[in-house]
Amino acid sequence: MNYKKLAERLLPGEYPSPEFYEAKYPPRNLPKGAEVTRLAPSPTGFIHLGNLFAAIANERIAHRSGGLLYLRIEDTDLKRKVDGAVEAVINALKYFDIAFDEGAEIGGDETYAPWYQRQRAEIYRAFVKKLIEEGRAYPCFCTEEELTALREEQTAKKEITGYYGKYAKCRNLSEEEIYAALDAGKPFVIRLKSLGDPENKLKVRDAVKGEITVTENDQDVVILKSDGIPTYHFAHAVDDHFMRTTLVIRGEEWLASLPIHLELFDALGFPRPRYGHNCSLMKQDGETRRKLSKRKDPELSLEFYRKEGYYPRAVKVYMLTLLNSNFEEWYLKNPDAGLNEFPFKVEKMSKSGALFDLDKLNDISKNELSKLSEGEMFAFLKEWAEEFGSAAQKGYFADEEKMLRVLALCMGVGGKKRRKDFTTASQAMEFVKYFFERPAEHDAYRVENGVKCAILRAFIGRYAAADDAQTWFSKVKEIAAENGFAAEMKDYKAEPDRYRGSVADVAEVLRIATTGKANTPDLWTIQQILGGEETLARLTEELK
RNA sequence: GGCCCGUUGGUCAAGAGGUUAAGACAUCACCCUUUCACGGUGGUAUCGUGGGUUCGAUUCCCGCACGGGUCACCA
Repeated sequence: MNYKKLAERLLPGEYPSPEFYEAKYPPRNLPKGAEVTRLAPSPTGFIHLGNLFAAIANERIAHRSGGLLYLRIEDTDLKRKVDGAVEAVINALKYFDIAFDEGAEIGGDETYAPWYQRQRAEIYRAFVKKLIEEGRAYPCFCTEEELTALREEQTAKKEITGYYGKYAKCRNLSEEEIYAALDAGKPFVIRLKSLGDPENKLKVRDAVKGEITVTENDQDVVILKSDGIPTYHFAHAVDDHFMRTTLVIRGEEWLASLPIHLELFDALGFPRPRYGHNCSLMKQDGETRRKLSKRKDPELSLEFYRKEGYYPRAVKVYMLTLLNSNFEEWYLKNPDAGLNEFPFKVEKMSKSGALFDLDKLNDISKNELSKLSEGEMFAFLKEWAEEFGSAAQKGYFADEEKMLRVLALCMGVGGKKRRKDFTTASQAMEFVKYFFERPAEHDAYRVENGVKCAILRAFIGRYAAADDAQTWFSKVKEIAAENGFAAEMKDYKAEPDRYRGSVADVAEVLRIATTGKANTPDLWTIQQILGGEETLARLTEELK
């Protein structure tokens, strides 16, 4: 068979030589040990936690090693394309402080551009043509129906499905048959002529999993689709070679196609990059655990975290604790260090899939938020409210001074110990509500109504907004004593039967009456922030 | 089903041929406290299973079970 002639018929015209491309996309000029990593999403517009997980790993590895991270868009499948998806990806990752050095919509060093695979069609075709010329690829005219029938036949016979060996019908087409089909205008794809034997096992060193065993590929996979666009597998080999990727960190769902990729790199004469397959994030679903799913799990979407108002750094901290097992300990020892100072190691990446734990994230979130100043918190909440908050919540920020006082109180700024009441922006806004709106509902009072009213009346009678905290509390104690409650907690604990209750119960009445809640930060301060007039108004209202 | 990956408390996990098998989250109890939150002290709870190798295995080897992934002109 004249492969040269066939290649010319299949892909007519002059294509640049491999040497041309080698020169056009030269090895990167980077220090020894520097890793070039990438993120290569398809532009579906849906960016999820798994993407972020891999993104953080790739980013850390690149930048810790003095290398770089780039963004490539895998848009070989038009069906998946969604407008604005690329910007969405970039913005979502920027929110979590993942910065690309170059890539689609990023710019940077143009040497390795373009970063959209559709714009690289000519490069792929040049190499497909080369493969055909070498007899390593051939046209396949099988229709979708034929392939489906083949698969069914194989399944029925309990054989391995796919296009391989004796089932690779078009592999052995004669020259006449090929040209006849071509002359008839039949659509075709180009398949790799695999030389592999699944009986051969090869050991490969995976950067994450260590030594793994894979079987050689024997599938004649499609490398060029009938629309002239390569499949992912082929584009991956060509792009990661010419973009000079050194380490491919990707999800373990790719492990199964690793044999294909290895054969492709070999067939093309490209040195293989190193691979690291990281585990996927799992979720408990009833009895079993499964991969986080797009349809069932809202927490998979990065949008979820923005909507809930998770502090981006908290999400990143959580991802890092899952990504590198020694991160948590390091962070405990270096609470004030920048996240980027952590010595991230590929070898420390977990081999098994971690169950995503919202409790843990919430805990981290509380801690991160408690480190902010009230000013930083103000900015964070305001930004969140402007995008996701209700009209009323947006209004909370009108009186900046008041909001700052509220936040300082709720966060325990200035105290010996910070409070940790806030987990997310949405939760914080809910927490802070009673400072800005009269409570519509009140938690249940522990004391009976008559006692409650007596306490409220007594307090209203002697409340003075100008009282300092001490004076204020001594008045509460007085009222407690007058109504049969123990003024001192110790007294009550010593002889609980002598009293109707303790100051705690009296304070609770005042607390619920002014805030609607049984649990709040310091009541005196709350009343100070509300002001005497508003405080009295709320107390009086509860008298009815 | 074939192939591949994995398996230490409820969760994330450290760990080494001999340890009281770290730590964090969750949970429970107590302490602190005018409530809550914070903080403190303590508790419950883990090496999937069978066989080897070994004086000794949770750690090394083999089988099994279980869980996961993947088998497209999708990435």
